[in-house]
Amino acid sequence: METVGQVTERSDKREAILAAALELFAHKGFYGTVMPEVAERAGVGAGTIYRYFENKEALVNALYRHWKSIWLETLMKNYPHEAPPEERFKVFWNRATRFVRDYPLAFKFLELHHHAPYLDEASRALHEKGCEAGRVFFEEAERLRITKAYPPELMRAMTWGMLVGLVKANQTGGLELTDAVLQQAERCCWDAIRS
Amino acid sequence: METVGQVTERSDKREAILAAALELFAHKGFYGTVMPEVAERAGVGAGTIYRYFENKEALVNALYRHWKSIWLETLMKNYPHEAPPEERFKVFWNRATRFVRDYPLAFKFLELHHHAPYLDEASRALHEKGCEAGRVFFEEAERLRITKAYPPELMRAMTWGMLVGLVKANQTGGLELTDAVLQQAERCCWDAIRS
Amino acid sequence: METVGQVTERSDKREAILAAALELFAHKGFYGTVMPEVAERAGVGAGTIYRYFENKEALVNALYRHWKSIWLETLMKNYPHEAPPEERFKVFWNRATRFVRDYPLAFKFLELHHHAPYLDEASRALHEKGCEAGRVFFEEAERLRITKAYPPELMRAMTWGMLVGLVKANQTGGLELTDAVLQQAERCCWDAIRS
Amino acid sequence: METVGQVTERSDKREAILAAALELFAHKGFYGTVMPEVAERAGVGAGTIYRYFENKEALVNALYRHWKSIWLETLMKNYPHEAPPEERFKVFWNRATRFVRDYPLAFKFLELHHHAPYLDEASRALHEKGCEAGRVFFEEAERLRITKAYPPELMRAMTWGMLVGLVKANQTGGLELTDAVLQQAERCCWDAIRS
DNA sequence: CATGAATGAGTTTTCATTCAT
DNA sequence: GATGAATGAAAACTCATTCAT
Repeated sequence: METVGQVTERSDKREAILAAALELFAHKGFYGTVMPEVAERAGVGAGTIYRYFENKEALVNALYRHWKSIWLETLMKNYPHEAPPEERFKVFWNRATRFVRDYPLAFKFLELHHHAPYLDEASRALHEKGCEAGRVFFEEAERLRITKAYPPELMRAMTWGMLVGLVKANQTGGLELTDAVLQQAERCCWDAIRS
Repeated sequence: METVGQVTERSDKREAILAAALELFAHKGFYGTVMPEVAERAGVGAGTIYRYFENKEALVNALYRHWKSIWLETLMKNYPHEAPPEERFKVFWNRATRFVRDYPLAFKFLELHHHAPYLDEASRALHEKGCEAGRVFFEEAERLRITKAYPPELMRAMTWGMLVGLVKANQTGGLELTDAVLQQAERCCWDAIRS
Repeated sequence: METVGQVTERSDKREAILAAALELFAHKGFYGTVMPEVAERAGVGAGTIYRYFENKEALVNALYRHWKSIWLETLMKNYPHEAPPEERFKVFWNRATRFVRDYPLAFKFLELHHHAPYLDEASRALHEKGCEAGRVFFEEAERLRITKAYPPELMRAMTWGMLVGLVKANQTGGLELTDAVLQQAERCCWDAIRS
Repeated sequence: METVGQVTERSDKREAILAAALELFAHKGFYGTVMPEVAERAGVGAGTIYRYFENKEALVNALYRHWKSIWLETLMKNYPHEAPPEERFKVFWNRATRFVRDYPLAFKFLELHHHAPYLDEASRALHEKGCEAGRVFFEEAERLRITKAYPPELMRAMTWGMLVGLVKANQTGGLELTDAVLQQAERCCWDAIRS
């Protein structure tokens, strides 16, 4: 029981640090965030962070991978590979907006750090994997004449851009992400890409 | 001619600092950029920056206002206020993409720094002015049943998001912004918003 | 004992910084003293000073208040308010010269920094409190015809001046502050002010 | 005439620099004063100072010697070496207070810098010369049983201290140096030293 | 294991001095 | 000679990281 307790506590601290880091990195960026503040917000000593993460870069990479994995899993779990593109887009949009609404900070954090110089290869690979999935989708949808016959990367970029635009408008306080708004946004997005 | 030479050289130095700062702030962000690097890239001494800008914050604000003004002017000069929304959208899109293609770094810089805590009131006001113009456009276009009857802020957010998505795809190397691509993007964007 | 040890050591560091700052500020003034030198003389890292004092100004103010408080306490503790002025002057003179002999550097530091632009309100108030006490003494002594019927501020200024003159002569090496000399000085001072 | 004009102008600039430096050094000290401010207040270019003074140290030394010479001349010109000490003291006191009243800033500057590390040998020698004259006076006055049989350096220190105390009280705004006050001060001072 | 005081390398910023005009 | 823009060495201060407790 002691061991369990310790393990739990150990995990708790790691989670607390990741949670604190998420908030600070999302709001102030990597260089704008100072480690003692992460520690304070996590309720641990400054030195404790270094028991769980080798240094600041390792922390941001762990955080990135943590949320990027959740993001990819959210989008991909039980993905209806065989369904028609239109339906698959709906699934994608619903899952993406659900994530965005549940974890707005995590989405902001990911979006802010995608091409940061302090991300390592593994983190970058994870990102590229997601992009690639998007392009594959648009290649197939185009072949089926469902979406416009434009470069897949263009389609992916614009779809992604709309999602990001939505989140930013939400975060600057100008747009509440109600179900109605999310459906309207989906309609816009689909209109943008459908043939 | 000597006088002209002096004046030019003086301007050149300020301009060189702004150009260097643009590149570094766009790539590494505000906190990730160190002043001696700005100086070195500008080809001036470290102290020289402080003859032209009171401190790092003043520099980033001057840079923001500089490019935001050019951006707003690019979009608004001789704007055909009386033309039908569809045509005005074309004008907006063409001007925006021209700016994006001519000054991709400036666009990235602006996009990266909206809402940053080190921007002062004047800089923020300039940004809000642009957003407001967007919303006004969509309000009117909606009244004329040209665009979807959705919240103007949603429409603005998604339009803006597509532009940003385009730029990011371009900068990560996956998408060249040829005339054809830009026209395709315009088509997507218009389809997204039209009723 | 361990706890005591820690507390002591913590206090020791702050104390060491104050001691180093006293010596340097007294000898070289505020602007002539550089923080790394304070750190080195205190035997701590440069950054450590900033754990105890917010900045250089906070350090000089803390130091000023520290010694000014000791000075005021030295003069005022168990002050014989009811004794005749002549005796009270003796008490004042003895206490002042004792302080001057025990802490010559502190006296020099205080004298050098009265009215400095970097002293804050609290520090200045402490100084004014001492001056006021001096004037009150001379007002009363004058009413009793013990001292000259001259402006109290003049009397205070000259008494204070003699003390300062004594310390300066001592510090430039020309005058040792033996008991005999201090008594002679007291005699001079009393002759100067008595009616 | 051109040459004369130039020479005059040259002198004017040097004077202007010395005047500006006096005010700034007296108020803010050596390290607290920055050269461009001296130049601005003198109404000359920053580089111009270096045509007249090799560097900041040379400037402060020139200024010190300038005023110390005037001070010594003021006290010593037509000095009544043969008059009785009491009268000589009167002369000294009157001349000193006249200087103090005419050039309070210069007196403050001299007093502030007497033992500064950036003063060179020549400047220090000038100071020592004045001190020596004071001691000689008290030695003789003591031999004649006019003043107290105390160490001359003590007498000098206290006399000097009273003068400085007077000036400081005046500069902090608490004491106006009217003729009456100066005479009262003289009386105090003489009472302090006379046997 | 956990801590947080301590560190010093690295940052922003200042300023005495130079030198092209 | 006079200037003041330019400089870079040195200042104040910050912060990622360590290590004694």
